[in-house]
Amino acid sequence: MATPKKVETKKKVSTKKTSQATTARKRRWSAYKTYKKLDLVQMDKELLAFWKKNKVFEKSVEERPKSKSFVFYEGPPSANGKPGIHHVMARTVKDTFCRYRTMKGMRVERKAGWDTHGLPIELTVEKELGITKEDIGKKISVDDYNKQCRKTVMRFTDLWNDVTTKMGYWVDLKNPYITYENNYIESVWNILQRLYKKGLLYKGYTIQPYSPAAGTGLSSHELNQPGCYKDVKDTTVVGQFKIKREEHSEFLFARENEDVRFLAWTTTPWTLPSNMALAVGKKITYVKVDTYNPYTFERVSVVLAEDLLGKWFKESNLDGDFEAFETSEKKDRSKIPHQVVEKFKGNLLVGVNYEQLLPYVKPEGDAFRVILGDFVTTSDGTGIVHIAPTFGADDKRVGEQNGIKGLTVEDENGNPTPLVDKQGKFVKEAGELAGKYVKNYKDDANYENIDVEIAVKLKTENKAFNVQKYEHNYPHCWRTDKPVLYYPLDSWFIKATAAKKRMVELNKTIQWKPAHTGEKRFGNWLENLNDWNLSRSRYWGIPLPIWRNEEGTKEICIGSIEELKKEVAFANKKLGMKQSVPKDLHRPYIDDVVLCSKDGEKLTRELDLIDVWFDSGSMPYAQWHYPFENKDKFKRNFPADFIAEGVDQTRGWFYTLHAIATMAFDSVAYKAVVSNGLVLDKDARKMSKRWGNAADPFKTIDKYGADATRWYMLSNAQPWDNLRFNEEYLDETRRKFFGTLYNTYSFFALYANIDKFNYSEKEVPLRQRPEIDKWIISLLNSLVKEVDADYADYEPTNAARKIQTFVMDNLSNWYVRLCRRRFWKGEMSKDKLAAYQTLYTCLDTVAKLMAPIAPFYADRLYQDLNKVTGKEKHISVHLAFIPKVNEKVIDKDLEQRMDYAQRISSLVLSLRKKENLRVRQPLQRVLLPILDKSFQKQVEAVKDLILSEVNVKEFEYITDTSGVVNKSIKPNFKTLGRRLGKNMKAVSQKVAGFGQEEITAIESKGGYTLDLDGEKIDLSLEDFVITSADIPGWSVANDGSLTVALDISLTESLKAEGMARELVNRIQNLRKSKDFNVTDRIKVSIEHHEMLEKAISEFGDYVKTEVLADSIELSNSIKGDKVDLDGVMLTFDVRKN
RNA sequence: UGCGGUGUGGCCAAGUUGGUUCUAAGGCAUCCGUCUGAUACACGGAAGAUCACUGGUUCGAGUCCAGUCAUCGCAACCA
Repeated sequence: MATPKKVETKKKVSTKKTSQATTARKRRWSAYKTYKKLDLVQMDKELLAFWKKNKVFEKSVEERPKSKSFVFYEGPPSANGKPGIHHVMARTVKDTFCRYRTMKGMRVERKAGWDTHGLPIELTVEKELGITKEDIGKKISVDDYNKQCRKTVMRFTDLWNDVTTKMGYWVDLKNPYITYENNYIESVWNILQRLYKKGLLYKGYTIQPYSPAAGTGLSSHELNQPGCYKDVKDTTVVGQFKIKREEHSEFLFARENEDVRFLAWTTTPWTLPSNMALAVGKKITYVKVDTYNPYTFERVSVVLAEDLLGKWFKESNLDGDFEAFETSEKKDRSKIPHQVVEKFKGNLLVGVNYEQLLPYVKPEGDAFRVILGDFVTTSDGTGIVHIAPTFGADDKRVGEQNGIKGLTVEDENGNPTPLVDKQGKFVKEAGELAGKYVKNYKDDANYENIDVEIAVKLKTENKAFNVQKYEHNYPHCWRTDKPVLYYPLDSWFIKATAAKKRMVELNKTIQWKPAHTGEKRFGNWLENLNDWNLSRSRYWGIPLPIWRNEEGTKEICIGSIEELKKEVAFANKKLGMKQSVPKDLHRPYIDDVVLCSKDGEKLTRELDLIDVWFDSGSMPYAQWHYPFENKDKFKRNFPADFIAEGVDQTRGWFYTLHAIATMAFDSVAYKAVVSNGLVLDKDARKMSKRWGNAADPFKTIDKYGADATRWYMLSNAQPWDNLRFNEEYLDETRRKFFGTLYNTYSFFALYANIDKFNYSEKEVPLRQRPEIDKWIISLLNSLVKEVDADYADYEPTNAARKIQTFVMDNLSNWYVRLCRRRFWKGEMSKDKLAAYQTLYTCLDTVAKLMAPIAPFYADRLYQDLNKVTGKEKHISVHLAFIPKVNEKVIDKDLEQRMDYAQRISSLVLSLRKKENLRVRQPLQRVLLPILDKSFQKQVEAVKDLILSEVNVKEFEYITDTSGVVNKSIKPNFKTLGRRLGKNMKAVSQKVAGFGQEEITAIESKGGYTLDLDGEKIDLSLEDFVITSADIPGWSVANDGSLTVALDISLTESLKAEGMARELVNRIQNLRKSKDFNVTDRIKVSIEHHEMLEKAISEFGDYVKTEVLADSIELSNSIKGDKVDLDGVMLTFDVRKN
């Protein structure tokens, strides 16, 4: 395609041959590479090979000075899963800015990384081995289990490396950091020790999500796996808690033997045996209601929040007939009367004691009284909350504040344990409930719902006021799909709350893209920080480097292998052992290491592992094995200038990086962060394997090429907006942007090859180049300036769109189109040289500007250009530099007048269209009303361009517009608005009423004094906006302030010329269809028709020149091709002469 | 439920500090044409939007404020 068809057909002189012939003469000339078609996929392959062979990536780092580093951190993906299209998105963002900085002369060292620990890997292994958590250490040794994990986790690394390479993401894959390696672990230990030394580590007993089915605690991250929160229907119970009649509670009793009870609602009846207290709200109003229990029909007075009365009692039964109900034989549950007898604030209830609801186990210490809870609301339940400190975080906290412990029994080892054990079943002390599971954890077909059982029991014992099914959202274990329990577990915490203030401060110095993610989402998260639960009771992860004695009174936190060695030696000496530091720091080996306190007490390792998020948050240090190695490198590379990941990392990696850096180094970990949005399918649904709508990154890249994929992703939506991924647009990107750019290059290459242009000539000074060259160079420099700024500000979308507009609209569709003739006509001249140099500069610059986003095609383009000219020594665009803007050549006036030219042309073409006058038909003149001098000057400079573009003979400016042009006037709101304020409306109405005379008067006087209800207002010419709206009797078009009229009258001569052009067109078509060579001379005979006579007589020579005809004649007897000319079929005889 | 984002023609989307030059860019798709020595994945034109809704501030609101709705994401022990 790049070479004309004729050139490719045999037997004919081809430009290729010509160029080869010349090559022989000019030895150093080599042709610009031309292509049959644009094949981005093929280009990908070639460039990948080229980059690899020439170590371009390595050079792009090493060629930049160490002193100018731009630091980027790669968030480690887990190689346990396959890469998806959203990874391509995230990595495009990362790659773009790294490449950009490289091209700004900076050294961007970027180490790949792998996140290798964590639950997903363990679960994959368990699934594949067909084992459960409980089997570890029994059916399979921890050692073998971990070996399996290590093997499993890197299984998709090939796929990841492949996608990384194919999409053109440059990152050092050869030396990645891997979180399971000893060096990495050692660094993590070191960081942890720093925190330990600052007193930021503590062990605490807290309520955590726990999966009995999986036998393990769950992190909040795990709880937030998609689909974990499910709507479930649970049996809920409103319990009746019998109040003890005491001095303190006397106010609640009126009658003798009155049965007064608290009502408290729960969705987890199985926690009722563990009830220890009831919580009320301080300011909530409670009422005592006299009524009957709906199950036992016993008379009872119940206490609940006033606001929730309507939820549990029928309005119609208020103050119903107690006596009638009492005496009726058949008690109708729906007719139970009730009466509000007492009203009081919650704080009055505090301290009231009640009887234990389900007395299986007697508690130690204080219990069964009313306390205050700040979390109590009246949006649900009864306004009184059942408190079971062993099974709720709030419960535990509020219990502790009031000196009420959780209900526990001693297990076989004498340790306190809740009434439900870690398998999720009731302990033996729980009476008839003993041994029963609280949920169906074992998939037992005969499982009986324990909640129902409890509810039934309570009903019969007059302890339930209401039992019903209730649908609510409850978390489930993502692995086992079973409901989670909130369960007390021993854990190590990082006191993140202590560093909260500093974290907030430091966060304010970070440049977030978009800003709201940092200010709001991340900011709010920091404001509501909790301590960081570090503990994971698992096997495959970094072991907690803390050794303790049994009582927990003595402990050592290890910060290096060296230190561990010393401690081991010390312990060996003290305890007479022969231990050594294991080669692998993972469990189980490390568990065997026993250390020793100074006074000779045995210390064993805390069995927990460290949360994997701590692993990844430590990567700035651990990736370099800091502080044990690479101290300089670390210094150069901390903190990061830039990181980027998906928004989902806000509370993940973005947080852990920030938290660790703040606490350990009192520094930010990154100065700028781009959080990109989700990649959705074209219907805005989340991509997931389940829907089958997930785009395969490999297929996408293989089909459209990496550049089109990357360009589409960044140009279509800003990275932080969700992207609706739609293949159609990918194809459009390829066709429109890359296709146009490719065509532009092909055009250049075609003629440059013919003319042997290799930029060896001296640069034609810009002032000697024609207007249009100055214009495109001006635009080009404006583009450089803006795109550079956009990249620097992490605004890739703006950059891409600007480049795209430049290439498609300005370079291809205007510059090249208008300049075509300059390239093909005649021998090399200064003008032609200027055209080549200008176009070359544009292409070369575009290649550099687009290189960060579209690294493949940009490099192809750059290389194809530079190989011939040798203008730059770099072998790849990625070793080159973003061009410096030349402010001097930016000419906004020029840009404006070309804009006029484009718009005026467009208006004329639109008029032609309206009047049905094809462009081939020349017209005499265009009328242009001139409203100010500078406008005329501007237009005059581009007059010829417009005329040739729209095929019109002359311009006529209407300067004295009075009487010719109908003008319209309106006030200039911008200048007047502030001045006139409220009067604006009245003025605007007056101005709207102005006729042509007034407008003319204003123009000639240069102002106007307006009378507004007696108030004189002086207005200058600037206070009006005058436009020419219409020219009576002419065909007129408007575009903003531009008005153009077209003289559509056709003289005979114009018609004839139009016909001549039609003839040229038809004859050229025939030449083409007959496969004549461009240089063949021809002779033409045309069937006689009177409409041709004048065309031939007046413009015959023109036609002959255009079509290379030696003769052209009209004749009546012609055999040849039938051709349609203005609706008449005529015979043409065109033959070689 | 709370927090945050988004809501502009069939689709993708521009739209700074409010200004009748936003009488709302551009692209895709649609329709109608055109050029043709870049033979095209080209060019031109047309049609298509009460800027989610309601109210407010203002002389003036796509733009600012409040509320509502829709949608997406995040968070959550909610009893």
